[in-house]
Amino acid sequence: MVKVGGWTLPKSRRQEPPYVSKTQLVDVLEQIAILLELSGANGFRVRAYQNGSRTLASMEEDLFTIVSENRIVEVKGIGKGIGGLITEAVMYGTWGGMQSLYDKIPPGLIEIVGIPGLGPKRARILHESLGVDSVESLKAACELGHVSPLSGFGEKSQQKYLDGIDLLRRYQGRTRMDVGLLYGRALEEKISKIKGVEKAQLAGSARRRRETIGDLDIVVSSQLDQHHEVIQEILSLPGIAEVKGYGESKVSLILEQEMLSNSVESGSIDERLAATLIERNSDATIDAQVRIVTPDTFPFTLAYFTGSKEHNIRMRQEAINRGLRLNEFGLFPENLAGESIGMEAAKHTLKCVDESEIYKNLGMNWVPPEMREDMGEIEAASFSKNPLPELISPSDLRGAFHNHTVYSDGANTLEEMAKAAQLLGWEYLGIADHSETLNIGGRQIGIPSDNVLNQSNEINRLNQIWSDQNIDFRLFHGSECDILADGKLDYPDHIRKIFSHVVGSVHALGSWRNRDEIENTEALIRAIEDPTFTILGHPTGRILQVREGFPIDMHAVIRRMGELNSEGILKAIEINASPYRLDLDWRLCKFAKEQNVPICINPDAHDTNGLEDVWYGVQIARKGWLERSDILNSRTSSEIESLFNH
DNA sequence: GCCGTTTTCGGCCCGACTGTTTTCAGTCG
Repeated sequence: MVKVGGWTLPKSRRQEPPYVSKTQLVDVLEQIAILLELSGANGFRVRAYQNGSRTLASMEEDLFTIVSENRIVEVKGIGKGIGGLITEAVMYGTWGGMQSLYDKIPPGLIEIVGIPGLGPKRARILHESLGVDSVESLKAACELGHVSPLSGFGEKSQQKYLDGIDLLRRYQGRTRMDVGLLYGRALEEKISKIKGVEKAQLAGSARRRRETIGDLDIVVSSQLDQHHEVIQEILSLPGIAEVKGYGESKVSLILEQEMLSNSVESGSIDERLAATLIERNSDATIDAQVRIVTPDTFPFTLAYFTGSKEHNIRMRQEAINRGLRLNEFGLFPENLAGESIGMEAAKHTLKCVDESEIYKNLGMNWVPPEMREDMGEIEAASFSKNPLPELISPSDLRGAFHNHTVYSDGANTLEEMAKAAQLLGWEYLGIADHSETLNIGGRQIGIPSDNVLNQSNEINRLNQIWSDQNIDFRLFHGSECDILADGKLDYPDHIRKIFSHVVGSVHALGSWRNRDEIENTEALIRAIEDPTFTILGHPTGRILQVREGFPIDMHAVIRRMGELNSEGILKAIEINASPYRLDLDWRLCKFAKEQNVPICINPDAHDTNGLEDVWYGVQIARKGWLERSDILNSRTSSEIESLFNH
């Protein structure tokens, strides 16, 4: 992840190669792209670094191995230039001429580019002609009226930057999936009710279920003669903080909290979330782009604005390969498209009543939106290749294994949690309260060794009652057991053996974040190899938009887990479904599946409502190509029992 | 900077909107 502010090139503390990890290189390449852009470099060169970063991030093989064997330039998207940079960094820990690029660009310029309507080119002009090097100096320059006389700028730009600086303080950039979807659904619903609107559908990163959402995209279908009125109605909706602009086919808005009032189904998970947000009275905002098109054009526009950008580029390429041209208005035979553009050209499009017909015309099956990230879905969707996966759905889950009760830091009792799970239609619920070492602020949170048997007895008693009443439900008694800094598990062996399953999690992040990737990876693998270890909980410890996880080579961890599974020893990995975590990252799910590591979608619920968070985990699993058979908690109660006892 | 079954140069996805111009560049998605 790229942070705004003073960037520095990583300096290794290691005495031998690899001096730099893959994760570090992913960040550096992304930073170089931004710095190059600000220094006025060729846009395609910038793209090359962005692609390089992306390629590296999704590369599964061990980077050091590839570099040592001089195979890095064989990776598609990495050539002589970037390959050389990577090799030098990994083998020698040095960065060639890159330091001068880092020195050249003031950190404040990076922040300025976050202001709406101010891109790298204008930032560079402001820097060179006025010495602007921070948000503060830009503000001063605008207030003194120094910006508007510049060629290419004007009064309006100057005022827009001042407004933008104000907005920057309220707008945090991206929004968590749960909050973004809440706003998105509210806007979608309000627009749907406008007279003349045939359909309004959320597109963009929200429809693709990214863990965080940049801005909302909504595609609206309406007859051409209604467009003007529909746009006027949209502009007058409640909950709009600002209209950034609008034309004949598009409205650009900034939404605020009022958008959420009277728009969520009562008793739903959304209602509780909306209540929390309103209670906090957060003045955070979210951007929304609304496009209004005719019903014939709708599928093309929906597909286009669902993205991702990378997926779209591949789709266009597929179209070109077939002598076609694809854009948000249609799919055109090259000879018919001619010179006309936009709505005019739309007359010549091949008719497609929905997205699946667009894919069909390109020789592909319809790709679920979650998978549209150019992570292999184009190949999988092509008729000749392996079929697309049948993605997991929330109703496939029969329970979950990582949940808390009043025994540790949960708000509800065993019985209350069980009842809530039964209401969700689940067959079982795995309890995994914290282990004894965990304390927060000096207060012990975890269950002391001498209380573990009490919990065990209570669970046995409840299970007996349900069994006597012929109720098909049971609790599994697990533990969320701390993985200590040295890779040992909390509790003595004989205590850990009481549990049906052990969710091993790192909580004391301090020492893990101060160590390098290699030491952390070794420690984590040591923990996983413990015979009582069953499920790796929130694998990196990240909290979205708050803190990054500790450095770890997750590919190496998953590979080791795969080896153990092939020896018949169950080692599963969790998708922590809390919208604050969504960890395991979706980018690693497919790899885990390929290595035969079962995935467990766990809500990490601390109260009865928290169980519903599995919905977010399922979205991430779908994004990671997972099917029902890949998910541990889609198995039946008896299957689980025999897996745990094995 | 990367890429190549029209390979070592000349492409690289494409259109709307804005504010600045007087025909277009920059920004955004």
